[in-house]
Amino acid sequence: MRQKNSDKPSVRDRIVVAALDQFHTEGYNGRGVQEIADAAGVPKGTFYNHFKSKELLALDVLQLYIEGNSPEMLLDTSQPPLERLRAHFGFISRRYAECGFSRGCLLGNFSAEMADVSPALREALDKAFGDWTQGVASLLREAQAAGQIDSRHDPELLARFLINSWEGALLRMKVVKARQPLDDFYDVCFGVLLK
Amino acid sequence: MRQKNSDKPSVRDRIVVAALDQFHTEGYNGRGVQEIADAAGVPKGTFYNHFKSKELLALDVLQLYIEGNSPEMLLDTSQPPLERLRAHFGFISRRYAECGFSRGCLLGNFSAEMADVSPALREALDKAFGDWTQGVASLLREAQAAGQIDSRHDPELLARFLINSWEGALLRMKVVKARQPLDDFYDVCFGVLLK
Amino acid sequence: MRQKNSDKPSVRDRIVVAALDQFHTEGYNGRGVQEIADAAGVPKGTFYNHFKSKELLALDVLQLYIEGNSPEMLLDTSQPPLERLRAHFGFISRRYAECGFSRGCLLGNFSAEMADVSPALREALDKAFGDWTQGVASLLREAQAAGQIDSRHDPELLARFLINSWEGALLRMKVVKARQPLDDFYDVCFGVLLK
Amino acid sequence: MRQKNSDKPSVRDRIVVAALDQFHTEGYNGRGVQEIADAAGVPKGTFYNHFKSKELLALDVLQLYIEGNSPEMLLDTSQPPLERLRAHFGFISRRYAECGFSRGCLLGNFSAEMADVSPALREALDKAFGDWTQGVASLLREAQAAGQIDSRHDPELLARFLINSWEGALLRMKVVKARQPLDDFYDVCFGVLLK
DNA sequence: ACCTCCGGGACCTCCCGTTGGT
DNA sequence: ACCAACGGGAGGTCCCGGAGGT
Repeated sequence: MRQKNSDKPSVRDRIVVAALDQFHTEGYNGRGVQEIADAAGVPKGTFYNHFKSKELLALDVLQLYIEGNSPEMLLDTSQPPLERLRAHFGFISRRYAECGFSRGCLLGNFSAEMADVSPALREALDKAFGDWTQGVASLLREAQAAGQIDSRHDPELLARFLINSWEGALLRMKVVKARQPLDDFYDVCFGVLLK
Repeated sequence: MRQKNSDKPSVRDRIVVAALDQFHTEGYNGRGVQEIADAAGVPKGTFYNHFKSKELLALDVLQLYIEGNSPEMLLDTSQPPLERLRAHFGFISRRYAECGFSRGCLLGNFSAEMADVSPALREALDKAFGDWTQGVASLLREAQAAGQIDSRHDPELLARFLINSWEGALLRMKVVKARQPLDDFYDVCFGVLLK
Repeated sequence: MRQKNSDKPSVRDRIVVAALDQFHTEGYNGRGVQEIADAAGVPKGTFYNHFKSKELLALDVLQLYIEGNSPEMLLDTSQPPLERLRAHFGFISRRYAECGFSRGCLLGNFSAEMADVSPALREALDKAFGDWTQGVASLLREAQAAGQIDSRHDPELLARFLINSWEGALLRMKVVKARQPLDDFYDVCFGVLLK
Repeated sequence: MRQKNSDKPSVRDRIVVAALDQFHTEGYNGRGVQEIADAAGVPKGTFYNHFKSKELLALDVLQLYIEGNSPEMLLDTSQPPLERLRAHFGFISRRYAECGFSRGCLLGNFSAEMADVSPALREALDKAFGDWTQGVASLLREAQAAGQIDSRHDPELLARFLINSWEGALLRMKVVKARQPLDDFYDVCFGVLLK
């Protein structure tokens, strides 16, 4: 029922896609329901047939964003762990590069803008960060087991640190004049942090 | 000249102080001029006698926030560098602890919420991050000269990484249920990153 | 499609009608959106569902005003030209008489109040004056061809002069204590100007 | 007491001069007391030491404007009447030409914008128009006595028509794209209207 | 399911005029 | 006389969500 034949993009999906773009570019408060509906090519009235509120839409947008980052890539054991890690951050890094790193990470943006305003979103963000951290942590555990990185440190703590740094780096990108790729991030991460 | 005897808090200052609190708690868009004026105990009409716009107020708020973090502490050479670093982050960390780490860093929050909406604020944030980074970098340089930390890495790159991580950590705090002090931040920073 | 059965006055039309009245009486700046909405019997929020801005409303108001003056009457060749001219100015004159000539001509009022503030309106006014002038000029050409008036003068120049005088007369009416019908206008126009 | 030694431009005068410029350019509602005070280089508080209200200022501005048009020129009997008339309109025409005819006549502008909002101003405008008309009318009477123009028409009526046309012409100037000097005005006035 | 229209409330901005201290 | 600060009120704009008809 959600998608008749999986061929028509389903009004609802079109809205979520449009909203992801809008929210990512200008923030949750930066765009109104009307503009999102316009961008999706549907009248605003229709919007509320599909979403009880703008806030609930944001939850769906968040999921779509996460899927777009292919988090499953972290768990694909067909590659050695550290290469997977590099591939993962390389993949999402390339997505940010497309827009000149001007949009930050939606997780970070929503955290800053909405966490203390929407409990529902806060919780979703917590879970998203948690899942991501777990993914990286289990990967690091693998790498430790394989002796590729120092085993003294708690992999979960390392993972958290890694992700926090990543979020901080993207946040800073939004502000910096001369944006540059995130190569130094890898340098520090892999050269220093992961032994 | 601004403050007759430094005793009267000068309406203008009261507004900035109130706004810092409001913006830090609920974000720039989370609070209206009316609420800020109420919190400062002045009528809204008065607000615009002191600030041409809400955006311009945000610039002043940003400065006040930065001053509150005593950035000069980083350059106080009466202490050995690494202790100063610890003291610095300890100091601001304690400030966040007061509110249960629920408010994040205003620099990060503003970056996420306003960078692509207010060029003026974006620039001010860029400068703020830049100054902070320079402060930390010069401190790290000292430490390298003193042989306290590994000399292989560019101190500025390290400083940037440190600050990004810090910002990321604070951002995440806004989202996490069970908040805990930032001890692990030091553990990683001092245990791993800085040799 | 705009009006289902031409029976329902369509909120939008009601707003324009109300605004015409308000603008004509007190000027564009003399009445706020709130007052216009009240006069139309709609909540202010509704206003902005129909008009993107007050300025855009003014454009519609201008059109409605022009239509109300039946400019097509000038081109109705079933009457001899000079009688048509008299009929035209007589018709609009009677409209002004209804309010004691206290409101001036909306074209003139808007020109004075808005021309250097709203380019869009300025252009619409230019076109309106141009159309009107063309109408009168072609009528005068007819009259010249029929030998009813002196052929030495450029009909377009005469038309412009006529209309300018008319506007000036109406403007002055707004100021004069003892208002009198515009008979002297005809006297001069027909007695002196048009041979 | 008003002017110490007639050398210092007296704050009050500076305000009126500044306000004339502002009102003429953007209309009465187009500029606030604050802006006028700024333009005059005085703090706003001072403004209200000299004028009880913005409306009262407008009255002074109106007088200054009228004086600037040297209306006494009309009565200077050292020149023959029709040349005086031409000189008079030529003089004020040149003043408008300085700003590309973009500002209209302040009398007309105020009439349109303020007549039905400020009784005081309406009355002042009425008197101003009346004086001006009388000036022109007595000049025309002279010309009639000298046999220079047709004696059949009431000179006051002619004067009124002349001035109305002039006001209308200036009003239209504010709206027209391609502004041209007012030569056609003289052509019609002197060639047609005044025999 | 769609969609036009509605509605109330809030937001930022501004403005005119006053007051109290110098 | 000057002037900084005040203050209430309104201005235009916008936004989220719902109601009613198709």
